[in-house]
Amino acid sequence: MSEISKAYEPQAVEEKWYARWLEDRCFAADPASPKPAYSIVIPPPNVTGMLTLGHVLNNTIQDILARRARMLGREVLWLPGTDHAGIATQTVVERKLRKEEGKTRRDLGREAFLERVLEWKEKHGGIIIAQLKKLGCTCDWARERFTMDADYSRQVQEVFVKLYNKGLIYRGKRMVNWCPVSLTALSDEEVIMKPQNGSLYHMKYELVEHPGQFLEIATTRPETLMGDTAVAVHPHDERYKHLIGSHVWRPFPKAAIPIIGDEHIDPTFGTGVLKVTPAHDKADFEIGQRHGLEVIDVFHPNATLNELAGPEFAGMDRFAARKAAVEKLREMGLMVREEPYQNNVGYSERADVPIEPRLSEQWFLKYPQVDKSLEAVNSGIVKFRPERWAHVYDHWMQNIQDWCISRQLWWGHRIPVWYRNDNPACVHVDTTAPADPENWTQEEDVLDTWFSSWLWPFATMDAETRAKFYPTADLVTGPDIIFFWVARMIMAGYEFTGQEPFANVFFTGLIRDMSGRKMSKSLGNSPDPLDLIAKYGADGIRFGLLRIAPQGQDIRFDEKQVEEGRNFANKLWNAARFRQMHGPSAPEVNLEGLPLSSYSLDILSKLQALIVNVNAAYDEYRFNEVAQSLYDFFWSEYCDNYVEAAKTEIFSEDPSAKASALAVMDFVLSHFLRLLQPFMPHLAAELWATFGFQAPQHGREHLMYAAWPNADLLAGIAPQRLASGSERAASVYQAVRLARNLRAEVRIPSNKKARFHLKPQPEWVAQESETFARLINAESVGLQPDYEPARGEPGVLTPLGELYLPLEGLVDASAELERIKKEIAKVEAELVTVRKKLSNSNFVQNAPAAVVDEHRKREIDWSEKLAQLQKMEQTLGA
RNA sequence: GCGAGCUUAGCUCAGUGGUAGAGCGGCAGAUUUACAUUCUGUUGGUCGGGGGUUCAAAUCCCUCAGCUCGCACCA
Repeated sequence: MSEISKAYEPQAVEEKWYARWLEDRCFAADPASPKPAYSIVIPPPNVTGMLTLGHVLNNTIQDILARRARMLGREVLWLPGTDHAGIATQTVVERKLRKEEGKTRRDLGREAFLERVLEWKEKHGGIIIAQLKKLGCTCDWARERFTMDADYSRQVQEVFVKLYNKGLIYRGKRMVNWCPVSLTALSDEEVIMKPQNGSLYHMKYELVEHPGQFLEIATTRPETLMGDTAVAVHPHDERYKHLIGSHVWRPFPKAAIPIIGDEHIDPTFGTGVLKVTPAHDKADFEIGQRHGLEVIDVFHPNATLNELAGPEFAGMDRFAARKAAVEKLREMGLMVREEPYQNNVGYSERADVPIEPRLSEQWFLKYPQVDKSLEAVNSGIVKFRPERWAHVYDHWMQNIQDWCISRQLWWGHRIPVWYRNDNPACVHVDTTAPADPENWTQEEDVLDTWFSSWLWPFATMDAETRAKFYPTADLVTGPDIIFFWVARMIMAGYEFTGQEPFANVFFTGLIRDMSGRKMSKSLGNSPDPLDLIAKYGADGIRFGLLRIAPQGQDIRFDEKQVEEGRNFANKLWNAARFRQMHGPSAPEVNLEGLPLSSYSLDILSKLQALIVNVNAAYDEYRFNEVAQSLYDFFWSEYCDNYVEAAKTEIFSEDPSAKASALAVMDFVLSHFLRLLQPFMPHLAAELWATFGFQAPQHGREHLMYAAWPNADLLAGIAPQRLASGSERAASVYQAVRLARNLRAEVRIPSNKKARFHLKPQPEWVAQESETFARLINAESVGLQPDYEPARGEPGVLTPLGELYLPLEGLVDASAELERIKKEIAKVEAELVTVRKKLSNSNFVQNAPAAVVDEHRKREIDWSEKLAQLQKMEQTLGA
């Protein structure tokens, strides 16, 4: 190892280890294992998708959970796979077809088109899976599933048939959200409301019964007026109620349409008169139903106008028609005015165009198990983290609407329904076609992709796997798919397995760019994670991202953070190099009977505290806290403090002292690498192997199967021994900080040896003075209990005693005095604060005894310090 | 309109009742034999405003403001 580069080079190491893990089948889950099960199903990414930073965050968390569970002795299943992403994938292939061959899918026909989609899938389908492997994910790849697998498809159809037979699935002509680009219905969840700057047009319709009199109407959509079949007013509206029952002229195509009264109308909005277009607005449709109005659809499916709109509009796009209709109204003298107006318009999530409310024949699902699913989250059977997302879930579940599950696409699960040719009302609903297929026609529509993904936690498992691993333990996903996926999975779990699909749902934050914008392809503000992996290593990006990913808060991504992850990896690498340079490591260390320095006792205590902290953080899914604890411990405690202090022993003439320090390093490193493994698996494995540490505790040789460190690992060392070691070490480290500061104040460069004098305070100072001297780069530290500093000699009060830095020649006594005075002022301020508290009888009476005692101790400490500082001040010649 | 979250150092963020923290940046110094992807020192905050509860508030409550995000929606 010492011949290897001074800097850690992750690429080769990461590839090597991933290949070895695969070769040794480290990720395989065994349903026959006697070990307790731990399982996660991956949120299936789109089969043709590419890895985003969101995926990196999400899957790293899953990997961390899976890796830790293995070390805790669980039989782990992390089940991977992809979904077929109906609209997204079909759209991509259609676009390609149009661009390269000038054809539509209908030119090819259903079967030939689906072959093209499959070709596309074969070509691009493996990419994201390969990318997850680069990240180090320990999915059981042999179990990779796809929502269009034959077996999975069969289960989707079975579920459809079951729900149909229960009467929960029905077909009906309803108003749905229609995407005029994808030419399919969408569920309510796939529609995004966006504010639009448009106009509110005031126009007037002539009263049929009172020629020459007009009714003024405000609308944002004049292009639909050709489909108006009524105008409506509030039944109690004094301005208009006398007109109810009479008629107005629809200007074009000219027709008399009734004036009706309906409670839905808000008299305070616009003119208080609503044009009613039942074919093109959800609310209007309902009004139409209540009043038995005619429904006139003036649009083609692609949102161009049809013949019913009149010959001059037929074939015109809806937005061109808006202008044309306004122009025509103007010509007819019916346009009163146009005012700027902002309203919300529903957009198709995928195609990003305004959806059209459209009346069409669709399949709907009345959600099953709603009450039970609500209760599961409310009672904590399924625990949401952070808990606040339970409110969002609750609200949606309480206001749940039937789910439009049919899509007018070809790429997806075709609905298992056949209509009899001679009588379409007669249907055959089954997972198999009718025995006389020539007499039947299968439903053209396919199912919403989410209608397959909601079965994911169990439809991906065979019976044996299910018996061992279902329900799963944790689900890790984004809060943006609570409705799309999480809620539906809970309902499906209860409906089809009788069990909740998972015990915990951990919602990650969204990753944003530095200006707080969501990362998206169109904005181009999303860095390619593969580039980052190439630059910083998978371990670097994993650690860097997790360290700044607080529980459920959005994350502002900065490449700097990944750089820090890489730097941390390098720090570990070099700490390991340092250890390797001083001899081979022991595969296992026994601390008992070992002479241990104060610093060793201290770092061991800190290691123990680290394990406790890390476990507590894991219990609450606080991954950033785990990462931060690991970082602080290793960089500050181990490298900055311990390794530097231990150099006294490492370079000493006493072989037993050296052996002790090296053994402690081995002990700390072997435990630390285990704690680190879930976050930085490749580097941890590499170093583990380099050191030759043993790991067979759970039956496999790899670090990832080593036992998770036990928090009582120091049981063999007396607690008071640990405590006194830590106390000494803390005093020395504190004194070192003060001494270095003193050096800097008097401008002695950090590489220049300096001579110090110390009036030792604790009786043990002599035993630590060598290390102290090393840490402050002292030529010598003279221990002189009755040292009398020269007038104006710079000094500082440390936990080890008064420390002086005699300087030959020029010393600015007044500057030195100034420094001490500043210090005194600080201490006095602290004393004022603490004394104020202690003199408050309410505080002394009401505060817990421990807090009061602590303040009393604080007062004594500050007082002593003040006394000494004042003495130093006097010496300086105040 | 309803709901949620956020507001702490120049920047990104930890910190949920008991002495305000980290990283980065800035500034100063150092190639001290593991590491310049480094080390040492240092600068920097009346914890968004106001009010309240409490012996004690960044932390709990109320209120206001700003910024995000859901849900609903008047044409």
